[in-house]
Amino acid sequence: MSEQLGEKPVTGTQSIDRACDLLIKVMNSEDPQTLSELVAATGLAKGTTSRILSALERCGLLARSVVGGFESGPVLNQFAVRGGAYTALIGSLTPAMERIADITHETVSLAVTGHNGIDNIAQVEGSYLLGSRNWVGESVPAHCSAAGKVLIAFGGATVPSTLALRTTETITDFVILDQHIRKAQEVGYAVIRNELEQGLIAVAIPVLGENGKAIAALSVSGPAERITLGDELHIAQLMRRELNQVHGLQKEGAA
Amino acid sequence: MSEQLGEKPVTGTQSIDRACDLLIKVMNSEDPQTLSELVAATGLAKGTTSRILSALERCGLLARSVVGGFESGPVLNQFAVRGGAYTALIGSLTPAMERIADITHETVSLAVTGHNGIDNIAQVEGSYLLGSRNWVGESVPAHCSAAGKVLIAFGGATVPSTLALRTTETITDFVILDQHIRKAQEVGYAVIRNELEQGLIAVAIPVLGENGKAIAALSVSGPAERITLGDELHIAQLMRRELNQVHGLQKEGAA
DNA sequence: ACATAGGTTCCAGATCATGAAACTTTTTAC
DNA sequence: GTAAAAAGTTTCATGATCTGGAACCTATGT
Repeated sequence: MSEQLGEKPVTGTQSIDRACDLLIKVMNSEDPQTLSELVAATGLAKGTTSRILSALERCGLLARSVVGGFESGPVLNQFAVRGGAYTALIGSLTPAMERIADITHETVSLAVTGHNGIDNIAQVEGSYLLGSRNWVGESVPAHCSAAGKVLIAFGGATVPSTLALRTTETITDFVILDQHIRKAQEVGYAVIRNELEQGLIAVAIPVLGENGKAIAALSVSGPAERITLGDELHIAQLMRRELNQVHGLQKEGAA
Repeated sequence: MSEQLGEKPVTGTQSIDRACDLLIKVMNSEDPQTLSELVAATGLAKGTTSRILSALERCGLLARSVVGGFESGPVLNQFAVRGGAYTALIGSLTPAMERIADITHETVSLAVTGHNGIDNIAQVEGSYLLGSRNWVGESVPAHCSAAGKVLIAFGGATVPSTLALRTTETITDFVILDQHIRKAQEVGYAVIRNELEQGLIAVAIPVLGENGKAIAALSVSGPAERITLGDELHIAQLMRRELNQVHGLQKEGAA
């Protein structure tokens, strides 16, 4: 919860940490990453980087692109077509998300706690032309997203160690953030107004697992012109109502 | 092409190799894998295994399941929802696969060369009740699949070092396999009859990339009762015709 | 309360990864 | 077409890093 200064001197895995770092850098890059680029990005020695990347390639996690550079390998790509661990959750919530989008005409998103922020894992578009673009696969900071706030409030995420500024209205004070979290615990939903991006409003409710903690967050987002202060509660109630119709969440959600 | 005995004493990456091995074992398991199971499976020391798994968890590649044991972590799951490198290829070929399934009523599959065999990455079901089950995400040996033969024939895969037996009709002789490969190169398609599973027939054609080599294989499969010797050519021609209608394969396929 | 299994931490020791430089291959420039 | 530069791989002596056994936790069940 507060390891901002408690640097733990983890030891015994230097090479593995380096390999993971390289692997993740390649996985999260749109284009193939060349050895030189990765050397520059990590600061490792050229020989070391080459050796590690070759090992990752040898076991199929990475592959060399035909245009040069490293990209995700067959093992990762095959894992992706299988769908990963979120498929069950996404599948069970998609119908509810579609109904919510039908009623509100706004974009409905599903997010979980990721390794470095809140990960958007599914999205259903509303009918309005002006709406959120598709951000499935992207991450946002927990403190300036409705999903993040609600995940923190219901035990599904922890407060970030630093509250990065995104707009003039982003919460950068831990005390104020805590007030928002408590409010969310009280009313059962969280809101952001201009805190992630100017003009963007979002309302989120938690998706609770069998242990009572949030395993995901369901949210509706749209422009400030359409989602007024008075709409927040109604949207939250609508989401809660639709979510309650979803059966077997415990089992599938726990995965 | 023939490294069946040319064991290269790769060195300098022992811990990374072990970490990859553990990571892939967990990724390819349906259920969470406990430390003990992984210790038994790899033969590593308990402490070593624990340390490596903790490192993989720390960087988000693995996570601890709520029911105990390790499962794929947020970084991998987020990668999966983004779709991986095969999405462009699958997207561009799905319409053609659907037309082929409509016409033949048989199951149509798309496969690529994986790290350990031929990986099935997409499938469109035919209308027959008796047909191939969904094997997206699974791998088959190259020498006893139509997709594998055609990938070998067109430079997209290499001959396996050992020809594992699957049925009484599986090709286990490199010379005979070579004849099949040459035949495929000549006629432009490959066939299996009972070589992967008794009663299963499949016909495959290569999907060629911009360098002229196969980047994937398209196949139609069904029971021997329905797909006779005389059908093979027609199915191959149908697939080729539909595939030719797909534009921009070079660009998307090269990814 | 005890016992057992499953998991983590510790530590001395030597194996293993390291990085600088040499070497090879590919690309660019002229 | 040749030269030069850039990119990538391999080598090798060195010591920092990983190892594995044992001790130490901590749940779970009896």
